[in-house]
Amino acid sequence: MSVENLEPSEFSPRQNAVLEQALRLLVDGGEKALTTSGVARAANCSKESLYKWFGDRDGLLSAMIAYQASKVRTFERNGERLTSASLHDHLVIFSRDLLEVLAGDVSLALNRLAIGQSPRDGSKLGKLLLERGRRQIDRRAMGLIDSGKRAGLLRFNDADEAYHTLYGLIVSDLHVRMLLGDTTGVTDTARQAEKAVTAFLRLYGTEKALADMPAVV
Amino acid sequence: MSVENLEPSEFSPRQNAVLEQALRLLVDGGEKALTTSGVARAANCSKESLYKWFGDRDGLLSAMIAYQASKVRTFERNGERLTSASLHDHLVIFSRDLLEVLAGDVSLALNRLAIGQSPRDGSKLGKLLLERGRRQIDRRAMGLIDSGKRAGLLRFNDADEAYHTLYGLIVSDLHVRMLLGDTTGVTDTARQAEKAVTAFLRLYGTEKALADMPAVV
DNA sequence: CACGAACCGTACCGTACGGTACTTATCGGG
DNA sequence: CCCGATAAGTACCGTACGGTACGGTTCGTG
Repeated sequence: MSVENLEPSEFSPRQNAVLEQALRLLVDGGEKALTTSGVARAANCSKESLYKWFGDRDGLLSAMIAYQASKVRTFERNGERLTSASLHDHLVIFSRDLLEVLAGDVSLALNRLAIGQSPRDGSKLGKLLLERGRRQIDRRAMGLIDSGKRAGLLRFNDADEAYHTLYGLIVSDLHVRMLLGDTTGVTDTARQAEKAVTAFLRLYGTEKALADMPAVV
Repeated sequence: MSVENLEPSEFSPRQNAVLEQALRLLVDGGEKALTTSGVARAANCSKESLYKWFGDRDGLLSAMIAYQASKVRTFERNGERLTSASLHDHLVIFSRDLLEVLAGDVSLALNRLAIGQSPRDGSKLGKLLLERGRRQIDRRAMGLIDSGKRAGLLRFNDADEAYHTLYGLIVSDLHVRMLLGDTTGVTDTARQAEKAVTAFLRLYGTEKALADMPAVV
């Protein structure tokens, strides 16, 4: 949550407050509700300051993404030796965290914004969102499955491919459905996380990891 | 919007031509390029006709989705008895078709449109897109894996869950990445389809289906 | 206290869009 | 040949947005 990154408070506290209000407007009104006048009004600042701080509207959008990414920090894995059970648990926790993040109001709103903007800005916001928002969670997962391999619990050649498989098992089409506004399917994330991890371990787990797994249904 | 009937040429040829031009504008210009004046100009029709035919802008967008969905038809599976090899092949073909559809210009543009619209229209377009665009391909896949089960090649309790697993294995985060404008990852769809099917069969295939499968890497 | 920088609030400008009204032209049927 | 319907083309209106300019106010500093 604090300042762990290279940008020591990329924006001033006042600017952060403005960005917070802008995110709030975006979340409960969509992109169309995110007007420069609206942001200025909601944040009690002048449009002139908005343009001085962020350049133009696109700069404001980029700043919102950067700001939100700076808030979502995922703790680094410690170097403990993984057991079959602890790997399973860490994977389940990761899965639930991932689903929780993707289903979050602000995440969905920003993804919608970037997707809607991508045709006309050359995917600038989209790239920013992928790099700033996903790198953290990607690294966490990669570290986890690498540890699993070193502990002899997982077996794969391409870690990236294994991770993408895990990601697909967890998320399936849920993310796109949520982006489209469909709310069915967010029923039981805990169960879905468990299912995904079970399948992942059946695909990439060694005998050692599968020792205490439940039998195939 | 008139009767929502079962699509025997829902629109007149003239209207289809207009919708075609509208899709074209949307594909290579994004939503912002899709103005009523622009559509009228591109299709050599008057704005008045546009509003008479489609009601308002939202009606035009809905009509575009309906029109595009009516174009994408997927042949029904025939009732042939599945063998291990033919199930595998059908699954691979399905996977490639799915990836091809999702990566299509028009599909991406319409998904972006519906996602951008979803916050302010109550996901009307999103629901339309999911129902009209996905039902066909969902039914095809469900029929396939049901046949696989009846042939003793697949084993599962919940067909829907099995299908979602297959979907996740095939698509992973590729769809969202493409929607965000990321072009990395569309490198080798054939290989990705093969990998997904292999994993799916290892998860849900019976011994009979796995007989001629390659060994675990 | 005085000065200047930062900033708020607001008024303003140009533009572009959604939607409507009106005029003209094409065309099939009596 | 005329008539009504359909639709093209255009002009128009209200609105709302992005961006800019300006007067008034706060506040830190010498």
